[in-house]
Amino acid sequence: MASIKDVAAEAGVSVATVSRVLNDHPSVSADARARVLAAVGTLGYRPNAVARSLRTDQTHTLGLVISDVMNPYFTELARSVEEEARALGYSVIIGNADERPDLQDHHVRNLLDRRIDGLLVSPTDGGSPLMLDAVRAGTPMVFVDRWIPGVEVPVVRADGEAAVRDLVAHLHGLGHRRLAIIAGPAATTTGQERVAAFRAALHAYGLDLPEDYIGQGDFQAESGRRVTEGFLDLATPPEVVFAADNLMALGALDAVRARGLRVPDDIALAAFDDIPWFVHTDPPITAIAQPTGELGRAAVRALVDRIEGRPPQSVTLPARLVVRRSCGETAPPERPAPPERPASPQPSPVTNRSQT
Amino acid sequence: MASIKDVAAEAGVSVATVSRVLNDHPSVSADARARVLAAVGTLGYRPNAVARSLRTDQTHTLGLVISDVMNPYFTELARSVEEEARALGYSVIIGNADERPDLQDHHVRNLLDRRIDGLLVSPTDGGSPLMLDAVRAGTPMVFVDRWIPGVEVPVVRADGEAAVRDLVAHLHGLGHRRLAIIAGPAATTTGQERVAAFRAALHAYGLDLPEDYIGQGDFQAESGRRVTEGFLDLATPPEVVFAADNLMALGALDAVRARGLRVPDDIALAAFDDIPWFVHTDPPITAIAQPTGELGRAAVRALVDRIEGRPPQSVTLPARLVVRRSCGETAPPERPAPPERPASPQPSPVTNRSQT
DNA sequence: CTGAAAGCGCTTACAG
DNA sequence: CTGAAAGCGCTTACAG
Repeated sequence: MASIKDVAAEAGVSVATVSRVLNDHPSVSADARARVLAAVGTLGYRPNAVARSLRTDQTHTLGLVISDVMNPYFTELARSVEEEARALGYSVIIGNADERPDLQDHHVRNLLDRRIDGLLVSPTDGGSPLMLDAVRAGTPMVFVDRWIPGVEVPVVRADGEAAVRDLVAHLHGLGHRRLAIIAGPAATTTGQERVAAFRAALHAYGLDLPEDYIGQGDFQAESGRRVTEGFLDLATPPEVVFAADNLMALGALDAVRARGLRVPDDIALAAFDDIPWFVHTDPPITAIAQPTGELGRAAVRALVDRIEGRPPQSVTLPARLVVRRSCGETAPPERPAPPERPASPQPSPVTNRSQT
Repeated sequence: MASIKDVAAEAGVSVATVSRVLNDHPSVSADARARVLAAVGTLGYRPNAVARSLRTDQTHTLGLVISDVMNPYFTELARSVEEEARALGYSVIIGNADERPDLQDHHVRNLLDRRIDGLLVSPTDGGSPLMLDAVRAGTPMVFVDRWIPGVEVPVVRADGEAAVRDLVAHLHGLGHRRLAIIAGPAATTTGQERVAAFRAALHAYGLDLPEDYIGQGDFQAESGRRVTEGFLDLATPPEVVFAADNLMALGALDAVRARGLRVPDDIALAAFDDIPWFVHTDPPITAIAQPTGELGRAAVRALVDRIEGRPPQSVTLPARLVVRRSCGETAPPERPAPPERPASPQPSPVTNRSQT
């Protein structure tokens, strides 16, 4: 692979001059510039980013450590992060923590070793010593979606409180009184906040959130299945299951289906995080949608501000409720209502409509 | 950030010795090793990967350029690639081409500039000059899923021919005779192959694949919607739509739903690429499943073999048909069959079963 | 076993 | 406007 020396030789100038034209330095003669550019062309020269980074101490690279790439929410987040970063002249390296603190540390360490200019993280846990050290060492950092309390790092996230309140209002209006939640890990802020918001909203309606109705999940599908099975085994099962993320909702759906039960007739289901497929599930799933793309872009802007010496800003954007049919509402107008179906074994107070 | 010099000073040895213990070089006294390790600990020293790469001319990094991260198939592929790479001591940097040749080139260039050790690519098109140059220049490369004909690069992919044959047999058995396909871009091998396999399978049953029944999509949801609308507007619409990937199937579903039509009663649907949500759509979607994780792992192994001087191997794994209900088969046993529903406006020869 | 030195490919004051 | 030189943080023959 041609190096700057080869270009210099070919153009008959020094490497300093080559470097200057490559970096658009003003003081280069038109003649020198032309000869260098020609040499670059004939040699197919491309500057070695590794050498450049070593010299300039900047990689123009952002690290993004997310909890789970397979989760469509994080996939979309990653995509918007890369887009905005590219627009601002940065590349991004993604590390997938898979909800495992040890893997998260692996990626943070790897990214730090590569001397990325800044780190975007959606922490899987309360903050490992490594992560805390990185913050203390002054690594430009921004938390997205989840954050670590007590750490001086800007946070870009969605506030789901109002949407959860809307959800509970919707459920209460449908006549549901026994509401359960599949929670995310208590070590994550989103894990805690969603339960807290749900409980607070229930209280506003004079409803309780008994221990039995809080299932401990880990944001992955399998835990949603397991927790839902537990709910269904209860002497008095809940009428509604609210999954704190879309993957656990998938697991819940699997569990309900495995018992030959129906949503929403036998049990209603709602999820935090909306995805395109929720429109087409049987039935379409009521969900709380985050402004994912906006979050990713805002996070990149905050991080790049920090990197480039401008004051970074924390951002909180509202999530919103998207009502569909998984909690028992009436069929939408575009589909003709089918004939009444016999009541299901364990009737809920909801209008029973078959899903055709 | 502490450098190797600081460690040397702290340990009272030369940087050469520090480097040796860091790289597990045998000829270091136990005493020196201990002092270095202690110094590393107290300084929290981490070797600068950028400097190391410049010196050793290897980054222990693989580039992965995929067509679309938002496609669950590629997400899973990316995940398995990262896992296997990590197991073999490599990191991976993902570039998302978003089915755009220009973006693909952007990422390839970026990755090459970073001097990745090898490149895994699922080409969006027939091969840009840049990509061809990279191959000619000797960049270790392996194609995954899609490939570029006539280029001397190992290919790791799934063979869907048998599965497509099984699908057509299934459809034919159900009485369907007018089968249409939403094709992927003709510039991609998978775009072409799936149409070819479909056509061949149809011929085996004495069926034709008329031009009208080949809709040109681009592997993204919106094109699936558009093409499906076209099919539905035909004087004689097809009885079955086979989407060449899961995203276009999503779009097809959107289009069918927007017309107030039902799958499979009004039109049957099948997709290439299976995803967990297909179990829960209304109705569950019949799909051709690729051994995605295996493909990702095999691709990494081939690339690392090539990088480390072993002969790389092309790998072809079979895809398989997963029959569900979107083409009209009878309801599965675990769900009691509901009462007969009135025939739909445009009846197909298929047994009509409502989906409840 | 250990250290001094060269060199990877760049960038950037410094001097002219 | 241009070039020689230093230096970024490592690794690795080479000599001892």
